[in-house]
Amino acid sequence: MHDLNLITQNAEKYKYYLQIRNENPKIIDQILEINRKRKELISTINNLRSQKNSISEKIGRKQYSNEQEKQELINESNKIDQEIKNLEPVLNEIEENLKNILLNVPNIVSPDVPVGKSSDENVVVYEEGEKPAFDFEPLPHWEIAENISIIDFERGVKLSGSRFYIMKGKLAKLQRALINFFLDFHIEKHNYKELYVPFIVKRHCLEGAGQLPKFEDNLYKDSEDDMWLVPTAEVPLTNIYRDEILPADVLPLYYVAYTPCFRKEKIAAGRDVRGIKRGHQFDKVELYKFVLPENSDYELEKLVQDACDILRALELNYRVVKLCSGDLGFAAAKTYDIEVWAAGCKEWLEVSSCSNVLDFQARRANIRFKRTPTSKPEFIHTLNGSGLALPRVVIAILENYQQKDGTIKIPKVLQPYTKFDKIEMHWKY
RNA sequence: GGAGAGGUGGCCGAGUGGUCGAAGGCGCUCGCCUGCUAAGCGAGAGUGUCGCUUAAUAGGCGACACCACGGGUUCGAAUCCCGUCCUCUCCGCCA
Repeated sequence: MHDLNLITQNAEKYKYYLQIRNENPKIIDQILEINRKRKELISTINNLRSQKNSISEKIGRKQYSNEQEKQELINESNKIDQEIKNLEPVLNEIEENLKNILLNVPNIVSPDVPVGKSSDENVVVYEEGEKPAFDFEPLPHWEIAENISIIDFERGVKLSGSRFYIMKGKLAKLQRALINFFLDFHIEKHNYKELYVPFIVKRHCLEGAGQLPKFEDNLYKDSEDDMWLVPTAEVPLTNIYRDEILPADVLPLYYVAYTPCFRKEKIAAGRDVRGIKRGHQFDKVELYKFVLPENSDYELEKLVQDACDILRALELNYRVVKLCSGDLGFAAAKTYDIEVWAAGCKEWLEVSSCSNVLDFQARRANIRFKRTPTSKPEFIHTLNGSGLALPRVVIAILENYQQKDGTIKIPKVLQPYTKFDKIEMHWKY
């Protein structure tokens, strides 16, 4: 969500941001026009209310000489009231309309984001680690999983339809170990505080984080109670301090939370259907920061490194990609994707997306801070990044650590968590 | 799920129709004061919107709105009525 005054004063800039995001800039003109009408109406209504208030005050102070005079005052007040009652619904409609439009305007674009149409124009910032060497042809994870019977795709579908699967035995434990490893790592090495948050939230949380109203299609919900399954922990995390004013000296705040994530993936229909690359349900450890505006750029760089550290520890080959303007998410002003090499399917898999959201979510969720106890509240800056998304890290481990005999080696740092050093042939039943 | 109580400023808490944006206390900010600290004394502090002023989204002035949220009664509502949400206590059920 944007500051109307900023849009008014920088209309051309906002149009440019929309344009390089492949969105229609005309909406800005619409906003300006509606806002003009809105201000006019507010002035009119405020004047009427002011008149009415002064009449009430006169009556309250008994500033009339007889009953007839009092009655005249009441009549006048009623007349003004009628005018107000005629104008109020008009104003309400305008404000609602304006809010709806504003909720659909994406964030601005940071100056150092490359301008581009699509993901083809994203920029690889750097690559680290070595691609593993094999003296055999490495298999994609769905074949490995089939061979040693660690994922049951058919029965997953039987339970819940396409894009659902069952992980078995040591694979399930590997994922569980990764979750604990990620959490501990960020808590101990990077000073994040762990939070366990609700996986089901109210509508306003999704509005605050930017998923609604635009991306309703991608969300699972219980419409009866207006409860929504989180598509990412970013949603509850964004809203922890909704409608609060934080003292500046508690900043920056770093939080890490594990949640499952639920997504309908209608937008990605037909893509990544093989294996566990894109399920309707997946696990993720999310990093989230509340920071001072002047530090958010630096905090993003640090956030990316925090996520990358995990991949280094797992000894996986990865690269960092800076998204171009056309590929940026709705709420993000700047985003780095971290992609890990999967030797079997021979693809770079996105395991993390780290974004500086600036004050975009803070405005929507009304999260502010005060520099000193007496200074004016300002909107805080928020950042989010996966640290990391589970299934794709599992894929990378399966494919990059696969052995000639079909077993999977477990990365050293994980062994204290898994308590085994390889995954071998599993049971059928 | 049933019964009862309640939701007031950063916190506690008074306020049941008019000058209440809201007493008092704590905390906070600024100043004074006593070697320092604590204590004491004085003053000041809510949030948002609209307008005027301004180079200013700094400051100043004015108006309007806000005492959980939404509606209603009334010339006038924190105060009365209705609905919703939430919290607490007791009962029931339950991992």
